[in-house]
Amino acid sequence: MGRTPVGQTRERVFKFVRRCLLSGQPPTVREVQKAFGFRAVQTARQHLEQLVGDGRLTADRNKSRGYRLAEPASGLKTMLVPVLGRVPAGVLEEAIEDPDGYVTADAPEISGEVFALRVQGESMIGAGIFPGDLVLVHRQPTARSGDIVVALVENEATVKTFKQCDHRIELHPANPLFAPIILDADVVVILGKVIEVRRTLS
Amino acid sequence: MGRTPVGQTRERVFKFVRRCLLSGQPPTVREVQKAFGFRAVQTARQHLEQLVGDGRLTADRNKSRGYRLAEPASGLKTMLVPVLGRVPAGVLEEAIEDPDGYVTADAPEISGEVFALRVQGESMIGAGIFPGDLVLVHRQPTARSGDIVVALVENEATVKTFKQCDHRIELHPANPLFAPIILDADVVVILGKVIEVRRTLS
DNA sequence: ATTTTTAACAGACATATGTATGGTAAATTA
DNA sequence: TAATTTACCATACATATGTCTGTTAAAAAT
Repeated sequence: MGRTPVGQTRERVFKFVRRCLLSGQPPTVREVQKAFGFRAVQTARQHLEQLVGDGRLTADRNKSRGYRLAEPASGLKTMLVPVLGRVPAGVLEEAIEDPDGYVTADAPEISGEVFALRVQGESMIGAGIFPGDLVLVHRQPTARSGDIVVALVENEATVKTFKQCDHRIELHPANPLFAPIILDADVVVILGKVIEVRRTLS
Repeated sequence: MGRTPVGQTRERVFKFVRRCLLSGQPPTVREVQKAFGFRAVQTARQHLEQLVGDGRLTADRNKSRGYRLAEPASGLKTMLVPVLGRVPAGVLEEAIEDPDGYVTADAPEISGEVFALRVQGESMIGAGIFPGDLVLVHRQPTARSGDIVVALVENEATVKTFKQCDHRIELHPANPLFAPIILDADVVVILGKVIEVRRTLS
């Protein structure tokens, strides 16, 4: 059959795979074959394997539709994050068990320790966090000064800037209309650290 | 074997499929089987088919990994969005062809045309959009007053609030230190509308 | 000019995968 | 109580799909 210049077909195969991935799911080897009119399965497979060798694709061996883009997997993992409506009595586990929904996030490999909360109130608008924003929170019991954290204050989850002075913890709003909350270190319950802020515009 | 209450296992199967879908690709029937420890493939298949019958899932017949979420339910689809470094000469196509990377997003099913840009400059801090933020942009050539858009001004992509008065278009910053840009309608190139803002915190 | 690499083909094999048929026992309904 | 539905199991089959071995000819490298 016709023979294309070196590397040219491979480039088109890559873009085809990417298109499939962008719009749903990876193709099978034979879907690639048909898309390019190859008369041999192996031709498609060779291109795919070359792309894997070049580090542009990854492959789940022996699995159908196992080819993926290598790029988003560079240290990041696509994961499902539960969106919690409210965190009332501090029982985070239960809230995570029955979330309002899920969003996908490209987070570092820090396991399933991330949840999402919708922000209420305007205490952090100075930091660009508005009411209705979704914050992705890495669950952790402690924080460092300067971190934006989600803390339980009077059984309410609040987003504030964390600051620790000796055994006193200060939760600072980013809004002059609100006052800092100053508490004893043993009293404060830190739910986690805010690692991402998302705002959807109508 | 043990027999679960009516409908309970089916619900868990649905959530399992949803999780698979959101984090990459639909499961095979046998992956469902293994995930629940069914000793028969058919058990998994029955649940899946029931879910299809209930309108909660859809199925591509005779195709591997053919089960999908019935879109009307969530209305959202998980997709990979190309992250563009720069949009120089207005040739958006080329930039999308060779992106800097990808992020996953839960975008409305309708919009196949979403890309992401990193924000430069402080002209929109009043709207909670900071330098370094990632904006997800729905590609569209027009906009309505009040929309936050990405527009090409002097071959530079800028994020501004869009306002149209007759044949004049105003691009308003959300920062008193910046002046509005007022141009003739035929001169302005709208790349798209900002549908989401993301900020990653260290 | 010779060797190596590359694009593509042909045919085949083992497994993965969707699908079908038939059966059992518990729960639900009539 | 009898009939129906539901959850689950066992086995089997056809096709889809990933993978392998071997071949050909053009292009590139030596």
